[in-house]
Amino acid sequence: MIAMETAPPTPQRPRRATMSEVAARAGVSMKSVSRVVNGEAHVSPDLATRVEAAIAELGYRPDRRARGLAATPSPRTIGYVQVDAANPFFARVYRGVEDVLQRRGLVMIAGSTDGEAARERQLLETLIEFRVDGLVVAAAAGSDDLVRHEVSQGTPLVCIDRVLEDLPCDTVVSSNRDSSRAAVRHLFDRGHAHVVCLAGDPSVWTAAERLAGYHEACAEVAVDPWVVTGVDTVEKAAAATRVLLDDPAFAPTAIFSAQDRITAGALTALHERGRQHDVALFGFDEIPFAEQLDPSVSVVAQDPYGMGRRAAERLLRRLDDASAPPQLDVIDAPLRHRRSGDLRPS
Amino acid sequence: MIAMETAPPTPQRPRRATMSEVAARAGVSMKSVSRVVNGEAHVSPDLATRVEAAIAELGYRPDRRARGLAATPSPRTIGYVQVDAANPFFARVYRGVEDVLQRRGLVMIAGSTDGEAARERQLLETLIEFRVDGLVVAAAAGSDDLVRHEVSQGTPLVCIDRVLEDLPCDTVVSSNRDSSRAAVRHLFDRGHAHVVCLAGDPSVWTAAERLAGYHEACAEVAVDPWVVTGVDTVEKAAAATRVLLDDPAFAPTAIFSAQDRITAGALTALHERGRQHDVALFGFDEIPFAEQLDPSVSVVAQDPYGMGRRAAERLLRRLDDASAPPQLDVIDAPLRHRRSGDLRPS
DNA sequence: TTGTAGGCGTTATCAG
DNA sequence: CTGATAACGCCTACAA
Repeated sequence: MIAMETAPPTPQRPRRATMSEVAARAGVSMKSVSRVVNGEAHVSPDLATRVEAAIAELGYRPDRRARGLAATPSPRTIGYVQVDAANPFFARVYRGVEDVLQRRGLVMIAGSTDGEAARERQLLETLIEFRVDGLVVAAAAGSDDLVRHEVSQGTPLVCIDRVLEDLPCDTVVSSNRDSSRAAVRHLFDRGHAHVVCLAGDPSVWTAAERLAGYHEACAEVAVDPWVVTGVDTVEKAAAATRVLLDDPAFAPTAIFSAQDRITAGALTALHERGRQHDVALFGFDEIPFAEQLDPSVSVVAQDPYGMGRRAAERLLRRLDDASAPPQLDVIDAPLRHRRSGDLRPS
Repeated sequence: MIAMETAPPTPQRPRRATMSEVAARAGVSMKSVSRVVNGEAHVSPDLATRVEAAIAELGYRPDRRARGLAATPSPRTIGYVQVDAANPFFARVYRGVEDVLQRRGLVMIAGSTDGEAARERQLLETLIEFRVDGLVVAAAAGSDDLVRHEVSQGTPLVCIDRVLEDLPCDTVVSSNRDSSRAAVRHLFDRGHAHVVCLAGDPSVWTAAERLAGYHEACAEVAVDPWVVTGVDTVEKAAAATRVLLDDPAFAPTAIFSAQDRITAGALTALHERGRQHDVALFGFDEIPFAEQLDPSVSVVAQDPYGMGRRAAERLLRRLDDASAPPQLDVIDAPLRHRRSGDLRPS
């Protein structure tokens, strides 16, 4: 009736062609279009051709959201919760997961939480609202209860880089404790008597495990442990190392650095002080240009990419067989020597 | 009739409560539940309370897929296409995008393509099938036509780290050419006469830009350019550098490395040969432990995180106003000296 | 081989 | 303020 209305401000957003439009265009029923789209059998070549033509002309793309609603089983979607996609370690875990899932045609919906409990819970709930078919949780911290609840509900879920006690779900971790013990033991075996451990916040599962490994090594050689905890940034690590080096009361002959960021800080401090030959370092993950650095460095080399792949494989298995027994995968992190290793305590 | 059937192999997958179940539980209509869930006005406190109780008891979570189908505007979803989530540069771009979108409550569906055209196209089509409300494409290569088509259709889309010629869409890039020119110019200004450029595959947009910057600098000082192209891996960079160092016929006094991976390889080769004071290096992105390394290093410091943020902001703007004019953002990449810079050509 | 009816879970419309 | 009823786009059933 009223024609005075201003035209809507250009719809702009292209409304994609729908299946019924394709059906009309091709002069067939929706079901026939559906059959062609999904490559079902029992479709006459003639009809198929007409439908395909209509699809091409209209630029039709099926709507996965609708498909997911109606179809069973739905096109699979996986939720991924991680601390920080830019952290080199987790970035590789992510790629491991992604590579396995992508090959199977699964789509990932991911998010970083920076370890903030609120964001972690928020993300988890969002993923649930998307009705993801499975969840991969890398180093979650503030949403234990939610995770436990989901697992108890039967949601396929794999934990990475962290063990949730008393929770029967697939879990993939590194050999944190054993590798740490081996690394520290290596230092002791080389004659060092004063091996200080720079550790992170023990409330973080991996940090606690690595610290435990250090203690085990000390116990093996009957040496009193010497630990600096709460070292969770590069800056703190550098500061702590400076104190250790500057105060004659300390004088460590070797340092066990329990995390790559700690290692970065410790290396910086060592270099500042020109202490290049009286300390050996241990770290996790790779040390860039380690070969070019003094002092000698031995690295517990984790395999984040492999961990991610393994996690994805576990998840796929569970999607196929929800009753499969939960499995704990401990991925071996071997000790690698990035220098000759001939340094002796000074 | 027939009761001999074996029980289905345990449904396992938890069937979430639906809105109508909540409605029944609370003794209200679906619409009322919907109102409460979406925090709409005009709901009596009494009814709201009953509904909330029912929601809690049943552990109800709305289904975003269904919501997306029925609602307008739909809960927003963004598709993200990148080359490699584990590449430190792109990982930071990703975080930049994610941080901005997450704060606005938007969800990202992302995927890595490793630069493979087929996977890139596949991913793009999948994202379209999910009816994402916008697209962020970081360094796409093999799907130009698809991207162009989407843009022409009016799909909000932002390109990162690459310019698609003649395509009017928001684009965010670094000052590749100008920064390269400045970096090379810096070397010339310091007295170097033989500055070799280790460049990647010029078919990659950024590589071509940086190479162009090198050429501009050469032209400015009237020096013949000296370029090694196709250096696209750490290994190739190391090999190329070894050749340059070992063959007396070459003898560069400075190297311009146009990419961080190239830099890694070049640094390795330099260290191997013990050439610590006769070469200066340029690279992109940060160089770990650069201060501790010989030789002197000057870095064109890109800001991938900032690029990601900017891209996300552009996308948000376009979602609000589809008619906004396409914008090209060139993020400045300043030249930083990681050593004293006092090295002179030997 | 093809088509019709019904439903997936939610929101929009328009009555009470 | 509240609630039927019709979409949304697709798929599963069950005919024809």
